Amino acid sequence: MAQKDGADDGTPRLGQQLCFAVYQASHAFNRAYRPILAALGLTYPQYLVMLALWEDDGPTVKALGEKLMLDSGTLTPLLKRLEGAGLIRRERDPQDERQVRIRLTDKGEAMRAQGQGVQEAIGCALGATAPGAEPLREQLERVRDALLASSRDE
Amino acid sequence: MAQKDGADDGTPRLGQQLCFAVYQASHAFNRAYRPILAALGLTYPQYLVMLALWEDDGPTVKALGEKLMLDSGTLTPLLKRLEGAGLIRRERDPQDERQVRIRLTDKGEAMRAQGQGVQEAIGCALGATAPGAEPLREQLERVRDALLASSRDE
DNA sequence: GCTATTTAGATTGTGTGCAATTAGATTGTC
DNA sequence: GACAATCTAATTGCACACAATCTAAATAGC
Repeated sequence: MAQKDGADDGTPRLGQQLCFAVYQASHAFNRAYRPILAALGLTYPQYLVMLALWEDDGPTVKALGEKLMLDSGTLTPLLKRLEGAGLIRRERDPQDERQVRIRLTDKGEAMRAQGQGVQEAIGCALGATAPGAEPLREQLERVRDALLASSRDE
Repeated sequence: MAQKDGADDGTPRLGQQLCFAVYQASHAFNRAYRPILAALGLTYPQYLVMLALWEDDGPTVKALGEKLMLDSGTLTPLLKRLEGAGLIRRERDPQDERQVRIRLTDKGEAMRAQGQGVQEAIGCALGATAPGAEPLREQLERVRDALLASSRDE
């Protein structure tokens, strides 16, 4: 019984798998971010786009997609919602009209300060005795344990 | 400036955050599982449900939702698709007709053997030189680094 | 100059995920 | 028994996420 995720009958065990732990941790993060970002009117992927733009304004959709590992089918509607919210502009590159460049509006730039507050809020949610933080901490422990276990038998 | 994810100007950096690493790793796992599970006609959450049923057949929707941390709004359509595929049955509990019990059909039970193959395939994809495995391994390393970094300054 | 290929985004269809609401059943109290 | 409070699942609406496909623009090859 030195196996890490095989039950005695050979059926894979649910709770001990790295992928499941990561999957759950991702949801737990999302749930932790959601109420904080709701105050800004953003979802987590939208917040990631804003972070990327605060770091480097004016990328093409393709560059943004590579940074965030998202394809145009996901980004196009997401960016249109951000444009609808007045946070970004989408403008065709005159040099190469296949490309669409994404730029922050003044409103989007002004949100940068609030974005820093989000990081602090999440830090608090992770570290302290915030309500609802326990599931996230638990999931992260599971991820760590599964990562350590998986790196042991490689 | 011993801070772990604050850039010099205070804007949070994208690449160094635990939440982003977990988010990316979750997608990377999904991409790794997708082609393998496609052979069974399952998505990853559907596979999780099958795993849960192979471990314990006949739970209510609520029990299943607690195990997988999903609510009925997610599970109900997912379970209907599994029912449409002939892998499970959904039947009202005669004792308490509010509850719906989920049971494997013979076809669903017969898939158990193939489910074990999935675990092995993912193990290979993680460990070896499988095509497309590198992004997943990279992401997991990032998660590990971020986890270690975050546990250092607590 | 002109067609063929490549590239960048947009579109469409399927499948999660979750908040909010609804419908029906059960339990507790009178 | 009647009835309100509670509980469970289903339903609805919105927002990702990705595969497959389409359109338009740019480039390569002739």
